Amino acid sequence: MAKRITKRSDDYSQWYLDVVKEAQLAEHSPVRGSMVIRPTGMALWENMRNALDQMFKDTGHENAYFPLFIPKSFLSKEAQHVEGFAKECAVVTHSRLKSVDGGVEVDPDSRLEEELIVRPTSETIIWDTYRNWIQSYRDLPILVNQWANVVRWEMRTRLFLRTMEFLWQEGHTAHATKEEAVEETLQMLEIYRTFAEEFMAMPVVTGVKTASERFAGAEDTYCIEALMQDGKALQAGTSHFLGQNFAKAFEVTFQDKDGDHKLVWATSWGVSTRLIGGLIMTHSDDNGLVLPPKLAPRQIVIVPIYRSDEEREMVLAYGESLLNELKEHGIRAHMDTRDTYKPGFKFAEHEARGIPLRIAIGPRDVENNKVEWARRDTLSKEITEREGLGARAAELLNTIQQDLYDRALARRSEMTSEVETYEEFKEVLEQKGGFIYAHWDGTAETEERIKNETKATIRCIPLTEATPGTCMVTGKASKQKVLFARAY
RNA sequence: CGGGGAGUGGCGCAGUCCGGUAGCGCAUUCGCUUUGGGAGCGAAGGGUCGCAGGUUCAAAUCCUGUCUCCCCGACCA
Repeated sequence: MAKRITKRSDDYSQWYLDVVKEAQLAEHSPVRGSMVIRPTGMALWENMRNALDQMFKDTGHENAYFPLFIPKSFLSKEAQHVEGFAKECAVVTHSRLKSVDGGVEVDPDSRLEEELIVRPTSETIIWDTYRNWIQSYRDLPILVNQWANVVRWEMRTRLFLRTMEFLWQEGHTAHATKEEAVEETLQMLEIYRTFAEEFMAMPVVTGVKTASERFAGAEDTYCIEALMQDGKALQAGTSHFLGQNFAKAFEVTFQDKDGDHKLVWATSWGVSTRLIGGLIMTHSDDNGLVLPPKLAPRQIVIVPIYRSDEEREMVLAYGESLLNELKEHGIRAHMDTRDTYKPGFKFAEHEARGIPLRIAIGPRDVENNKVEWARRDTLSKEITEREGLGARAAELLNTIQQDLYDRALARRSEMTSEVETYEEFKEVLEQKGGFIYAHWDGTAETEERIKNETKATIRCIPLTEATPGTCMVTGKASKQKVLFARAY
């Protein structure tokens, strides 16, 4: 049977869509730009969520839940913020339908006095709430996160990478001092970096956004930027130092030890289901999805092979014992006992779905007390003794996790360039793509010019040692090289 | 939101130009044979042709509107 997945070299966008579909992660819904996340995709998101949630809890954060609907007036309280989101808000204007010969229509009598906005992000309603929670320095800090869905009315959508409704977490913290808020912002950035690298096996560059790429309402936006296989960058997470902007807009003050009333300092930070898109485009190949073991809903699948009923019974019993041992080692293992598919079909299917390790067992293996392992990432096979199965499995999963990261890092290094002149910059961008470090004079004008002329944007100003130089475009002074790329 | 392409059983497509009452492959169901890399043969089921109007004796096909998807652009996590 023909491959169902378009080759990356033929059409990268189509390949991405094919992988999402064949791995059964998600599909389009009847509503424009909105997706159905299928059980496999949701299980993957849940694993990401659980890991992140634990990291948040370990750093003193608590979960809460704020409403989906935000009064329209709240959005207009912070000027920058409104401007950033005004163009992509879903608005609820009515509260009722009425039946009209066989169908329904909006009941004009049910018009809301004040329209409700479906949250594009929750800063406004949260800060309106925090005003009541905060009186004294003793009430600070407030370290709250919420797991929620948000809606942004996007013009152009792609599964996971940009959908009108998506799942995410948004952390919102309030602090007595600027230093503490900045520290929180950077701490969460570091958590995102750790998560991306250790769980997703996806190397990222941490940095701060330029003014034009900054979150609406933030003083500083920090980010993690990853590089996809096709040489385009993906913003994978953001952490914002909000200064006192929302405190001012929502009049959130506290009485400090010295008796003075002061405005609180704020942060917010988030990652979304977009991470799944990043995960796909970091590791997957022409056979389908490749998942890092730490996040894979199923880490190992056992495929039994048999002819007769006697063989079936024997092989399945052997498989059960393997399954039990794997589970005792805390491994998420599954045996594919479906009787109506041939092993070859199962191999291909589990590969498309990205299960990191496959164990195939047949009558020969049962007789010789062996197992055949197949790694999803390298597509390599080996046969070992059954003895020590659990330990071997754990070791292989660790190796795969590490190898995925190493390969992604090597690819990124290979796809990262450093240039001195604008000519060189344009050439590298056209020929090779990827991350490009170059000097920039720090002005929005130059940034805009580069973007218009090359479609490359400044992904971030990296948080590394700054070596001064001169701007590749204007020749003016530059504090340090910044990271450019074409981006998703 | 602008430009281009596309919507026909679950999936992929032909049929549309030139109107005549829907077909192919895969998948599904049943039977038999199979099973170490996407099984074979036989039989069966399944579609108001995205949706809504219009033209016509007759519409998948022509006209108008509308929704959704893909690609490119502007905007954005």
